[in-house]
Amino acid sequence: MLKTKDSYHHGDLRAALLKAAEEVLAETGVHGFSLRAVAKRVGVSHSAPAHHFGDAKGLLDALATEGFRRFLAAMEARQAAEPSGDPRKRLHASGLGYLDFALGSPTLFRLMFSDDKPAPKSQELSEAAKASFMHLVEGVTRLRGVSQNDNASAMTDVMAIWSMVHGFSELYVSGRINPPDCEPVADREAVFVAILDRAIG
Amino acid sequence: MLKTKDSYHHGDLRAALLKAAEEVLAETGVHGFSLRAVAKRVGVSHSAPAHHFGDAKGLLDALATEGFRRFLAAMEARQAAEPSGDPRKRLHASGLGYLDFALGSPTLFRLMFSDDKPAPKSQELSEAAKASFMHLVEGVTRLRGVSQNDNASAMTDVMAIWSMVHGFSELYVSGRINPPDCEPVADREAVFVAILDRAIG
DNA sequence: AGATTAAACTTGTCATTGTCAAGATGAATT
DNA sequence: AATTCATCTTGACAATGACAAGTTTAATCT
Repeated sequence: MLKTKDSYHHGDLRAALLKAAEEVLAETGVHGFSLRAVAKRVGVSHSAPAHHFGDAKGLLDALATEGFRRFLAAMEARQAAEPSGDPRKRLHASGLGYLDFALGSPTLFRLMFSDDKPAPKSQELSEAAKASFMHLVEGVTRLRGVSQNDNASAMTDVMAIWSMVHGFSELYVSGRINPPDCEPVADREAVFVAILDRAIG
Repeated sequence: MLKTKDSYHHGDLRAALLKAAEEVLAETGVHGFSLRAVAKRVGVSHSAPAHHFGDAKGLLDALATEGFRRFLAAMEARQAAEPSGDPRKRLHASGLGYLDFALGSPTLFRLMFSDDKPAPKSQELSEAAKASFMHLVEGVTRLRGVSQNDNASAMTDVMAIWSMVHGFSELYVSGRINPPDCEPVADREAVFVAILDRAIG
């Protein structure tokens, strides 16, 4: 069912709205975001979004959901590009994927973490968020080995690593920290991995 | 010049508006925040805030500025409560102050970090933010000693520690991580310090 | 003290926005 | 071919941010 232009029914309005919403978000920031601007960009009436997303929060939640899926994909993609099976290097890769996503879609990244952890009742968002979290847990488990009794210690590892990766991403995205800049990308990643290694221990 | 009730001139409207703004923010969240609600709470006309803060962003910036000052004060307060002069323990104290503030004023904390690093042109906000950042830098310097040549290494320390503390605070405030809960406060802080020590190295 | 100036606050207005209700359109099903 | 139903539109309303113009009080100056 392709997008039939000029027809009353759009064909894939939901996806088009999500795409437009992300663009508007990236251009104007969260505060300048408006449902009507999104609708106008797609070329539909101002009330069209309501049918697919309910209200404004519904649209942003859907966008965040898609964000978490791409977020997970970014971490997996980096891991797939890591040939060795070394658990530590795989964890580095995940962290770099985390950072990739944050730098590539900064406003979306912020949107995703701008609210409290989603309640289980908003299933899709909640599950997408949890899936990306689980990716990290698995990475740590693979590194430390599954030890049934010191579950608390494993959780501490997860918290340390997640905090480090997330904090760095947040602060970097907002322009608050800046690794010294010679050979930007390589340098940034080297610093990041060095820092991440501290959290891993 | 005290607040003269029932008079045309409020006396200290600016402070009253900031206080009300923080309350509204805490109650309704950022999205539900409105200038008019703040004005109504204080009992002034809907346009009164404009005179003191220009527009909505002006009020929120002023609130963030006050937030950064209290943020710094929270870190200093914890340090003052740390009797030993041990640089590491002082850094722990700063980190705990960071967390104290985030947990005590979660919405304000988020507001402060919801934007990009403030441009130098918004002087007050920019300076307040920088001052709290400098507190951290000093803490690290005190721990590592001032070494003129390996400035880069010192910066890496700062980034690691700030990332860890900030990431933990963000994730904790949003309900995404939760240290195992027996004897809540003490336990949380123990975990936090243990994690922070990884970043310090 | 009295007049003048400036600051603090109010009232009124406008365009924009989110949300809702009711209607129009066309695709799918029977 | 008729009906059903999701999809989209039109129209309306209250709330909001911003601006302009007016009103009241404080401060300053002579």
